[in-house]
Amino acid sequence: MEMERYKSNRDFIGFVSGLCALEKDAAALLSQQLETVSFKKGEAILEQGSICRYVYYINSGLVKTGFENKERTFIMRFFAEGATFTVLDSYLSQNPSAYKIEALENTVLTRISRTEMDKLCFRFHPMETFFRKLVSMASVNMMSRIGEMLEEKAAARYENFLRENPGLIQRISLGDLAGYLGITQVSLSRIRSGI
Amino acid sequence: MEMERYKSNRDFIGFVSGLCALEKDAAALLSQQLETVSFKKGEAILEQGSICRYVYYINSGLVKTGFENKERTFIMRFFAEGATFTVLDSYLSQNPSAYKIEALENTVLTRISRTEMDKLCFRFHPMETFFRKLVSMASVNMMSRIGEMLEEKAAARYENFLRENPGLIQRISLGDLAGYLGITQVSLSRIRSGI
DNA sequence: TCGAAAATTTATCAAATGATAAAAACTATA
DNA sequence: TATAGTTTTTATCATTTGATAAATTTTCGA
Repeated sequence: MEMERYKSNRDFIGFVSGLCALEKDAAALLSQQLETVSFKKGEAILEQGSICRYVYYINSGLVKTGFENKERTFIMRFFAEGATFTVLDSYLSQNPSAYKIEALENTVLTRISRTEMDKLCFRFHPMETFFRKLVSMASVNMMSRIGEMLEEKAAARYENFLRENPGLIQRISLGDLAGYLGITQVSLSRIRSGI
Repeated sequence: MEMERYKSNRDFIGFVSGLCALEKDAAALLSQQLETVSFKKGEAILEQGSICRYVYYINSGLVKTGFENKERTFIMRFFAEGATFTVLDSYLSQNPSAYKIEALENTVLTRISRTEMDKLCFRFHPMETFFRKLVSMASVNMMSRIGEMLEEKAAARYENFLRENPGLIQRISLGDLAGYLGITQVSLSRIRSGI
């Protein structure tokens, strides 16, 4: 991980402003607390078992969140440029995370620590509104994911993923996509071959 | 559905107060906006295709949220006494809900409309904090559900459900539990028989 | 550019789950 | 309490996915 000081904080501020009516002084304070960090392809942004202390915004690149057991690895979600993410349970509880975050490409992130985020949310109502909306969007996304996992077989979920993420498929390996679908890469290869 | 005026609003207010520092006047205004409604076992609290206009608190009883396609029905989640719930995507978007809510037992609910909730969240920062925490808890819950669905076969998910919801199993039918696990009731019966 | 490592495909057999039907057990109510 | 309706179980066969191994293709660094 490499830490920079260049200020592309604007994108993240813009993202926040798009979700709430952020006052000038709140935006200024928020900007002060942001830091920009870079990760090389394959680097871990958060290790499984470490505490997630930040909310991240992706300036460029691609990351996956997921976990591994003895045999396999599973993907919770992919995040690309313009997305904001964290590992919510670890971030909120400040307990070790069951999930890992890894850069799938060289990735530039803007982040804010939980400590500073809490201060801002306490002081500025719109920041809390932003966080509420952020978590709400994640919830709605997970609801449909759960519904789809209940209802559809892996082949249908694969087709849905292709349809809904046309831009991502060239950037994600077969193995990672299989991990997202909850099947083995051999099974996904078979599904793709259309047998 | 039967509408009552008896004020067991206290339980819901207590639930809210447990998650945020609710001021006296906010609590008073909140209490004014609550209404208590009763549903008989089997009644629909929200039809699939209707708009979810409320956040609900369960004073007594048990409900399921879920959806059906042509062949089968699936359960998103069960909620019992002391729980607070809504159909988040429909509640937020005010679009028709893909999910139904149904009473599994005679159930008494305290509810607040989205309109009034928005007013309170706008006016009182702690109410927004409450809502943020409510959605956060739902998110954390769904994260582990997704992780479990990726990682575990139905038999293991069934064992986990028994372990984590010892009080619910006597109150839920085999069919509904199968719908929650995403398998047929015949499959669940087979799993239970230990073949 | 070559060659080793990694990713993907193909093949085979086993295990998990679905679909269907029928029997058995349970529930509610006339 | 008798009976009709519902829920659960049991059984059989089909489909989906997993495990393993080996072949093929791709990627990437020396």
